[in-house]
Amino acid sequence: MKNRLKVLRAERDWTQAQLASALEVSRQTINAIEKGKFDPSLPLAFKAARLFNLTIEDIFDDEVETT
Amino acid sequence: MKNRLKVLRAERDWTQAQLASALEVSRQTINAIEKGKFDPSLPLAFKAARLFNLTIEDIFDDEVETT
DNA sequence: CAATAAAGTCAAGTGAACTTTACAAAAAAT
DNA sequence: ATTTTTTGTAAAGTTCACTTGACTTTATTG
Repeated sequence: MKNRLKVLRAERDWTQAQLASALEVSRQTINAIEKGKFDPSLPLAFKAARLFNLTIEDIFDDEVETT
Repeated sequence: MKNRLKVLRAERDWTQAQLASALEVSRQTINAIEKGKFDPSLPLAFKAARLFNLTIEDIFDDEVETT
């Protein structure tokens, strides 16, 4: 699943560690999500949406790649 | 996490089994989510939103209960 | 260049999302 | 009232979200 976390972080000049702290998860979790290694849980997606004042759909993109 | 699945099902006169089939999960998964036993994964939440033509936020409610 | 901070990654562990199988309880239909 | 459908629930197993700890690689900065 694609996501805009890296851009949203950059806009605020936040490190992965700072975002992790704001979302109360580990830095490795943020890194893994940004790198697409796994999807966040729904509660974590909600928490990120609240943090950035956006909808989940604004941040995460579930669409399937067209070949 | 609260959700409107039961109502959305009722509006369409669908059984849990029918919704499960549409979302490609087991009937027990739908039952457990409706009963609040666990939260859906983010991909499943997206799939439900697409199915009902709603946003994730329209269907699922992450807000904390005020005591 | 050297030092430090940030990002990337790996391994091992825990817990939760989801499965199948199975059965009981409740609701609907005949 | 009996049958059939739907819902609820439980146990056991698999996979994945997430953790901690440790280490390497890439940026940043003095």
